[in-house]
Amino acid sequence: MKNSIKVERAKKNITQAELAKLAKVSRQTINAMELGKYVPSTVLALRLAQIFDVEISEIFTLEDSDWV
Amino acid sequence: MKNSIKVERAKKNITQAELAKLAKVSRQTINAMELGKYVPSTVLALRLAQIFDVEISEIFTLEDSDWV
DNA sequence: ACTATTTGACAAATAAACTTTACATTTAGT
DNA sequence: ACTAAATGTAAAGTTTATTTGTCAAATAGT
Repeated sequence: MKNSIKVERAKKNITQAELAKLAKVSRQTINAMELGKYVPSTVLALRLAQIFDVEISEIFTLEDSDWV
Repeated sequence: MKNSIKVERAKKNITQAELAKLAKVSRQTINAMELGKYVPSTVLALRLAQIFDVEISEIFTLEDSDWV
């Protein structure tokens, strides 16, 4: 699963720490997520979409490997 | 988090077992999800949206309690 | 160059998602 | 009423998300 959180964050011009606060998660969670180290829960994904005011599909996209 | 998987499934007229196969999870996972017993992972949520050909936000909606 | 801020990274712990197996209950068809 | 299919439920186990704490590396401002 790919995500464009870093890009959305850049658009809003906020730091990982600030986004973490808005999304109510730890900064490490945002960081690891941006680096593709793991996939956020659906609740967090929905929160982020709401924060960035975009559809989830605009931020998160499935890859072929996600269907194995 | 609420979801309308049961409704989407009804639209397609398929059983939990059939959806489970399409989404590549166990039938119990679909069942528990429909009953609100737990929230699917983002990967599974994206898979379901793709299967039903709708936006994730059409299936999954945040509730106030998801922001606590 | 110095300093502060931001980001990347790791480890240990907890919580939550998901699987498998198995059984009970409900629903629909005949 | 009988039967088969579909759905609900539960326990035990595995995997993955998330937290907290901590430190190193990179970036930006002065």
